Amino acid sequence: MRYSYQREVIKNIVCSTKSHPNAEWVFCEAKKQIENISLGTVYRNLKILENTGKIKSIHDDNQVRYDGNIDDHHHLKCVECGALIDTDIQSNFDRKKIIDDYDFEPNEVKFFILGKCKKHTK
Amino acid sequence: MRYSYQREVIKNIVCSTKSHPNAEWVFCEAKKQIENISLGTVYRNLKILENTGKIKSIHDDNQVRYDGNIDDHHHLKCVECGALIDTDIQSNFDRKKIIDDYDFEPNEVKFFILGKCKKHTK
DNA sequence: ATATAAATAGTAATCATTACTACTTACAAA
DNA sequence: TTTGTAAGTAGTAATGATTACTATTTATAT
Ligand SMILES: [Mn+2]
Ligand SMILES: [Mn+2]
Ligand SMILES: [Zn+2]
Ligand SMILES: [Zn+2]
Repeated sequence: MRYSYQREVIKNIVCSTKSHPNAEWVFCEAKKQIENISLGTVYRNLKILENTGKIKSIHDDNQVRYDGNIDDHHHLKCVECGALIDTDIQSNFDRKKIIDDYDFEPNEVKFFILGKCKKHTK
Repeated sequence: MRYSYQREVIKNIVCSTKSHPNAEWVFCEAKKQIENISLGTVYRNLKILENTGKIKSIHDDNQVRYDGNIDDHHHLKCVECGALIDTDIQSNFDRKKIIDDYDFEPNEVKFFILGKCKKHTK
């Protein structure tokens, strides 16, 4: 993989925020540093960074958001403002029950908890 | 809400399969019964059926799939063939911990278990 | 029967994302 | 150091899922 300044900038943007941004937001931030960067470059590099394990992607409704926190973790999602909040909450499911009851080989659990973040408590 | 034959057909299609189909599949099925039904009609009625609690929607990657099973339940998702399988597996998370640790008011959990369904076991 | 607002078919538009293409650049070898 | 070359980029076109628009049809209340 050849060095690319654009990719470095994109990686730093994603890894220095906890906001789980989408491609458009990353693009806007990147433009502050590289005036003529292309949106296609942002999408391509986000995918490369994901495939090389530098960042993660989160499918949120019909958009993809990116996460610089590559530790195994799940999220709280605020239904009011869309915020995604990192948690260390663990998922514990009965692996044997899944295999026995559903003849299904489980590998990974994805979950998020919907609710309201502190911004919306009066 | 006025009666609509199109809506009845769409509802019956979604409610008589466990495949969690997307709009396109529902459209193709509906055309077998109503030759000139419009894709827009399918999308509009799927939304109406969802809003009136007759069906549920599931955001799967960047597509919406529909579910005639409106009981509270979660899914196993096969990473090989994309199948979604209903389960009665419960999600138990520590509500108090979420409120205390994250100042977040949890309301609902969405989770699915990724893995391989029986079709892919040799 | 008639009026009328809701629903439809058919089509255009939107939004997120991906594909294409001519140009640029990192970097390896001469 | 130049130079060759394939990887990467900018800019733009295309795609796929979904939504919006509009003229026409239809359910249903009077
Ligand atoms: Mn995160
Ligand atoms: Mn289901
Ligand atoms: Zn919030
Ligand atoms: Zn499968």
